[in-house]
Amino acid sequence: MTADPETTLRADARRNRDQILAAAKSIFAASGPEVPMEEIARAAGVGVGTLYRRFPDRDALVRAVAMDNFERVLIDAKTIAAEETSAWCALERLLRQSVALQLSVQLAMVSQRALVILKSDPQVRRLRDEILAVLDGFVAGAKAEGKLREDVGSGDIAILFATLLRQMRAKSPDVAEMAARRCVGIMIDGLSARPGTELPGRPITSHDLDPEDHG
Amino acid sequence: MTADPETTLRADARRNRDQILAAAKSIFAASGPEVPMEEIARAAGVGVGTLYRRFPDRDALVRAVAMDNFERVLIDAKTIAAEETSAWCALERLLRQSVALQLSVQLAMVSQRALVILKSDPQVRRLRDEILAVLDGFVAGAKAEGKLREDVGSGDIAILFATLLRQMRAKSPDVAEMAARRCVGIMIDGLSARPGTELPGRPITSHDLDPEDHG
DNA sequence: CCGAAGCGGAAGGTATTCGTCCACTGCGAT
DNA sequence: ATCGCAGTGGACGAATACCTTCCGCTTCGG
Repeated sequence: MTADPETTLRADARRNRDQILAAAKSIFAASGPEVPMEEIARAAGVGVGTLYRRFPDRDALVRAVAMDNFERVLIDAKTIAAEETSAWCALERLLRQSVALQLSVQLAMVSQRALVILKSDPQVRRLRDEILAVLDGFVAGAKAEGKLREDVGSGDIAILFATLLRQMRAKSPDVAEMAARRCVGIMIDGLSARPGTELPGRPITSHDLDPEDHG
Repeated sequence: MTADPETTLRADARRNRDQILAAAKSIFAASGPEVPMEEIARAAGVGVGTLYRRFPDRDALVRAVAMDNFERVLIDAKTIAAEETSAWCALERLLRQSVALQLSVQLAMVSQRALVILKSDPQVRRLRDEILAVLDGFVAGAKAEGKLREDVGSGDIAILFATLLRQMRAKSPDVAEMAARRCVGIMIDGLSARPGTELPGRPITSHDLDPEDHG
């Protein structure tokens, strides 16, 4: 319904639209769904005018980004589910693709602003629910395998990863506070010795944090 | 020198000043050092005028908050160091006091804005360095005890905790990206089964994340 | 080669925040 | 008890940041 305006697009327009979507995706992921529209336009290499003609307002853009991203994540998740035999491995693989996943989680559950926008779109909701279902499956499976600690839920994991790069908000202050404490607990366990996977790169020291005279 | 204007303050003024500081601390911790001044004033139960007379501009407030908070954390850290025999326990205890610590870390290393402000104040710098020294000691000790994985540095830990609730920025995109991957690694280990401490509260599920019609 | 679709970015409108200013309040010294 | 001055709050004008529209120019593609 609503026709599919994407097919009727001139070649270059189509290309621009895709670039906008890509730019918005990475910028939303990095800085949340409230960044200035112009920043997105610049990152996409187009003028604001172009952006606004393709997506009438910010809400439309957020919706489009969410759709696109959710679809991708859902496909990934299903692929992983098909390829991996262990649920824990599946979960781990999915989480490691955190760039895409993070954005989904953020839009779907963490960003108040985005949440309101997306709630109104049934298509998006459906996708979201499908993704959550797959995730829940992974979590349950991994627990059954004894690889995932029993005392976390898929919500814990979602929050943990969404807040990795962005701030946290939640239903109520109570839940938020509890979530915070639990994240700390999880990370402490992650830090404590022994059964660790090797970390990439090298240890980051206090020095790495100073911006120095970085110019 | 610069006198100590705090001693010359009338009783009620002094009280207000403290309330402002406390409010600013908790709000900065939750939302970063760029929140509207009025929000801080409201939280402190005073007018903006009062806030501005006590702290001429935002920078002054940030500096004052940093000083106050750093001092507190440093005292805590030293107390802990004196009381705990195990460095790992000391580290863990320090990290669990994450509200105060998080703000310090955020101001000291993560928030670009705050960093610039604080760099210009030698007093603040000195405090900051002292805290880092204590932290480094804990980390080294905990490693020696075999309780902390060898492949993390105090910077890893700082970032992990600062970004728990706030977004991450770093010296260079390279470091930031590496840091992100390492955090994921750490958290995955934290999630993976076995040698876990019990988490507080109850598992958070996907349901807890929906704001529903939260009224 | 031409018409129409597409484009960029300047410009106007709006919302948000800053920081000042001043009439009023109440602490505390005498 | 009185009084002067430190202290207070919040309205207000300026400054900024952002959104969105509009229109003259460019480029596709038939």
